[in-house]
Amino acid sequence: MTPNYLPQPLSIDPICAAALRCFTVSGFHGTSIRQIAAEAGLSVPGIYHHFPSKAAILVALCDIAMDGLLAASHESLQRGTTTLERFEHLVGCLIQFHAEYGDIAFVTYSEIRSLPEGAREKHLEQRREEQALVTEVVERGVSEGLFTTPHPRESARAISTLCLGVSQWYRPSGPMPVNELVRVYLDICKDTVRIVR
Amino acid sequence: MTPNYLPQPLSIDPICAAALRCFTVSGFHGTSIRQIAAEAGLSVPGIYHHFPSKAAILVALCDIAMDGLLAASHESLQRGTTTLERFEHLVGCLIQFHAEYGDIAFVTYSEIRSLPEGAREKHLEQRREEQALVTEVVERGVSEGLFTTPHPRESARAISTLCLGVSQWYRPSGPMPVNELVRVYLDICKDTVRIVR
Amino acid sequence: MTPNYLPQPLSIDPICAAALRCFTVSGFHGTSIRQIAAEAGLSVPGIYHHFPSKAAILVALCDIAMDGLLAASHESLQRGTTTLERFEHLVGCLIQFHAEYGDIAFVTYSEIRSLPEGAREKHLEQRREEQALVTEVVERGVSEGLFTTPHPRESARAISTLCLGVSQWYRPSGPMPVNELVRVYLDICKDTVRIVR
Amino acid sequence: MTPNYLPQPLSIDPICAAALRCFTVSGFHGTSIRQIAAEAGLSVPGIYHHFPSKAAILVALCDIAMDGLLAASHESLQRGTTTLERFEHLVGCLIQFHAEYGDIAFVTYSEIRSLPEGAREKHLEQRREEQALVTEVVERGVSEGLFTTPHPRESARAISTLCLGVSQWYRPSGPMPVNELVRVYLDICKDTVRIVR
DNA sequence: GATGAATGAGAGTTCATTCAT
DNA sequence: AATGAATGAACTCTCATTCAT
Repeated sequence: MTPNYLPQPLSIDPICAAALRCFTVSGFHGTSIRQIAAEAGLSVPGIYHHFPSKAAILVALCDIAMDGLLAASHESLQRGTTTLERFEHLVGCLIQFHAEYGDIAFVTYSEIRSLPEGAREKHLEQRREEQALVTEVVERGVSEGLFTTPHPRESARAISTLCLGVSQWYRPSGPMPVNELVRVYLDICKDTVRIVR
Repeated sequence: MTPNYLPQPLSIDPICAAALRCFTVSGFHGTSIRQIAAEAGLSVPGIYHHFPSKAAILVALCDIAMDGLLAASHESLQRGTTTLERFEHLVGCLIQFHAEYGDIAFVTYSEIRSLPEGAREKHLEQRREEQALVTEVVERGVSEGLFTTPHPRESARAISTLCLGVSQWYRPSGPMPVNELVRVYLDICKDTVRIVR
Repeated sequence: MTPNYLPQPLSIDPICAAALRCFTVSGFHGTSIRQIAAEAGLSVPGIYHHFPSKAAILVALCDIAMDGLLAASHESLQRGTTTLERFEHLVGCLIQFHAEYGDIAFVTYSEIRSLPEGAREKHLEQRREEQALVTEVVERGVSEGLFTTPHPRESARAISTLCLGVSQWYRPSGPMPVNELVRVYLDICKDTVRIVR
Repeated sequence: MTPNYLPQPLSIDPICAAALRCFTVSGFHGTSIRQIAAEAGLSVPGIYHHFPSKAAILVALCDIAMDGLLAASHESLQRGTTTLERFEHLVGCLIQFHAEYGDIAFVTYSEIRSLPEGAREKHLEQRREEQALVTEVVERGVSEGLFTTPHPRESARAISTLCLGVSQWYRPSGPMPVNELVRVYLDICKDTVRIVR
């Protein structure tokens, strides 16, 4: 049985939640403030009372997603003592996050270029930090002889790519429960590092 | 040495090429017809002389990409006689395509929801066809005992995800030549199906 | 030494004072209630607690200015017994007022068309009353042979124009003290009526 | 008989003319692009086809006014040989300009603060140039003993103020023809410099 | 084949104002 | 007396698109 890597759910305020639904369907540039307001059950100035601009809502969403993912990732690494355990916890966390928060993870990823200047850099830095966690544990596993992949950095990137991909096709309400998805995808991720079984 | 799976390059007319550059930077909804016209060195009505609408340019781009990918994929499968060869050629082709045509592949994928009704369905059908080629060869490999993955469909999807991912980070002008990328990523893809070595 | 024609200063409450500073910089239509509130150190509803509308603040400012000017003008006329004295006191008062209260005088004059219907008429009537005081003393001076201008009405208007103009360039903090300004401009105003020296 | 100092009328394109009518009534900030468009018989984007912004229309108006006034002023000075003639021609020109183009002269003056940064400085520089013409001829008259005012700079400013004032009350369609206005106001302006008669 | 001029619709944003607290 | 939250209306400006030339 896989642990729950997301004990406390992401806290998304109603306006961000409404915007998230809109962005998921039409993208940031394809969504108007009026649509967000309607989805949130507010008037247009009602939105502006809480956020100074449309871009600020996107920034808030990206912050929620990356802060949540980074926090959960760091916590998940604490759960293990051996490198193998730490690898499994980190990747399991990544999978669960993208399975349960596929919409915000997807929007966050696909709208990086829509972020305003400063926020974009910060966001990219957070992504590099997340990627570094994966790369680090993979490389440690290789140096410890646990993993035999000749391409540790590429495998680490492949793992991130695969987990991110989950957010684009997986639906928790579908036939495969999250638990099983984590098991299956953890299997595949272990394959990419050629774990010694 | 890996073969060249894309003997004839994609033919992209100047307007589509200009639009592609714009869409890559700002997305479909974030790009205006005026920007495309400027990028193409034409006037706005000059664009409309060749395309009936902005969406039609996107449709053309998606057609170019998917027609090219499907044609190359089918051809690549012809190159092999054994299932293993066919698998390697197909995946190699996928990798090369997303490496060399990363921009159009990325735009095409990320703007599916911006496609007009009818074109979207056709496009999704083409993507299903492409995915079916991968799934088919993986499942055949499993039934022949070449691959030992317990999750053939998930592995097949993972392969598609990984190849698509190439379009988002790989640059042919970077340190890794296409040939090497194909080798490395083919390795990783083979790992996900647990090829019997 | 010229007398002080404004023994009691205009009483401008803090909100009007804040609005005045804003209107001076950006004009009535170019100033928002939020700017006035910020300038006054209040919240927006805090403004509405004291004034029913943005226009009402402008009306209050115009009233302060015209009531003050008319009162000072009438008082100044009382100071003289001969027509020449009365002329000098009235014009001196006009000059001093526009020198010391240039900002409110300028805003009041330049925003006449921004006044709501009823208030505008009242304000224009007050301006006519002020102009009548000047015209009257000039015409009396002509009929008494003190002034020899062949255009008494035009001279009277020119005097008003010149005094109003003071509010647009004169700064009490500049090199010329109010006293000297009054002397110089009184000289010029006397020239326009061709006083018999 | 006074000469015509404005042989060629100001050339104001239809959009600027429409904007001028609107600004005259409601001011720059009190006028919307929609009102200008309606007044010009165009749609809103029709305006933007010719001007990049509302402010740009104001800039164009200010340029038309100041370029026209400066050109006419320089030409008028050429008409005279003696300082007295040059003084009379310059002031006559100023009066005629503000009488015939009162609306654009008034708007231009009253909306200086609505001009965008760069244009405002240029405009103020043009105003300084115009004022310098007046100051110069007055001071020359004083040094030649033609004028006896003890305050040449203040008189020069008073002349500008009086001429500007013309734009705010004079209507060519009213009882006083332009010719007569020029005669009367030239008289008054000569008074302010204490011309030796 | 190309363009200057034009437009209805809609974008993001701000306005003056209100009201429950 | 004061405010956080809200809104209808209007703002400037840009959109994709059309058409006479």
